[in-house]
Amino acid sequence: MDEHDGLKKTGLKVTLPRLKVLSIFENSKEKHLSAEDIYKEMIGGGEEVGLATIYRVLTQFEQAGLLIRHHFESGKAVFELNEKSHRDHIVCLQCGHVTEFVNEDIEKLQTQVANEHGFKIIEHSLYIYGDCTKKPCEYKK
Amino acid sequence: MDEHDGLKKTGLKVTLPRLKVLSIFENSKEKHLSAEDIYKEMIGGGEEVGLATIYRVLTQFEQAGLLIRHHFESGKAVFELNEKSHRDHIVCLQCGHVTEFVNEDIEKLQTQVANEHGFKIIEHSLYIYGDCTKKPCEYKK
DNA sequence: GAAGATAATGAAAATTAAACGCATTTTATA
DNA sequence: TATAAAATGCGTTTAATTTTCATTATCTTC
Repeated sequence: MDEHDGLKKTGLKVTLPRLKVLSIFENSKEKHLSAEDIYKEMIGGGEEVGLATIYRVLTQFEQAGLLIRHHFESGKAVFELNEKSHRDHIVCLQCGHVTEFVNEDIEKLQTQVANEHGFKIIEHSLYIYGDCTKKPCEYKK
Repeated sequence: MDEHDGLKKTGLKVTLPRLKVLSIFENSKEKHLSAEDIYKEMIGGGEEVGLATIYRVLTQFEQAGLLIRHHFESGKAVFELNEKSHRDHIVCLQCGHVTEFVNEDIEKLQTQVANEHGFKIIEHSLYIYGDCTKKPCEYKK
C-alpha cells in the first residue's frame, strides 16, 4: 500500500503536502520527526509549503491514526508512523485473562532507558498484574 | 527529613520560595503539578513570588534530583516528587547481568494503560532483554 | 552579629512551539 | 469542466517557558 491509498482511507483529500509528509516519514532513517524537521526537509527539497500546514497535517494524521505523537523532554512534539503490533500484557488476577496492549510511549521509553544504560534492546516483556475494576469481573465465568 | 534539610543537601540556598515549593508538593493531593499550579497556590496563599522564580526553582529541583519532570499531552510540563524505588530490569543477553532501573514515565503510562483497560494495578514486571553495547561486555568475565 | 561575596528574586521583555483567521487555490465529484 | 467543499500559505496570536537586569536575600567569615 502506498501513501496515496493510505491517505484516501482516512477521508482526507490527497494533496501534495500530505503525500510528501507521509513519504518523508517512510523514507527517513530517524523514526521520530518534529513539525520543524518535516518543514525543513520539505523546504530543503524545494517544496513550497507553510509551517502551519505541517502542523495541521500532522495533527490530522494523528487523529486518523496514521501517526503517533510523543512529548519527550525536548519541549517540542515528535511524531512517528503508527505501525501496530502487540507485545505487552495485562493479567487479571481474578480470572487469569490476558489483555494484550501496546503503548508506543512505553515502547519508546524502554528504548530510551536501555540506551541510557548502554543496551540495545533485543526483546522485552511487560506484564501488569491487576484486578479488573468492573464488577463482576468481565472475564469471570 | 524536612524540606530544609532536603534542600541543603542539594547545595542550593535555602530560600522562602524554594521551601514553599517543596512544601506544596509534599502536602498536595495531586501528585503532578505544573509551574502554573504552584504559582497559583502560592499567590493564593498570600506569598509574593514571580512565575519566573517558580520555573527556575522547578528546573533546579529537577537537576538536583528532587523532582521529576513529565511532558504529558497537555502541552505544559508537570512535576512530581522523586521518590526512588526499584522495580524494572534490563537483562544482558551476553552475561546475564541484571540492571535495575525505574522510569517514572513508564510507571505512569502503565497506570494509565491499565486504567484505560479497566484495571487497577497490583503489581507489574518489566524485563528488557538486550545486548550491552559496550565492547567488551561490561559485565563479561 | 555585621560586612562582603555570591546567589536568588521579581518584573518585564524575549523566545519558542503551536494554533488561528482569512483570502486564495486545489481537490473531488457530478 | 463547473462547482462545492476542503486545503493551503501567510501573517498574526496565544501560551509556555526562558532570559535579562536591577534589587534583595543568603551564606560565610571575622
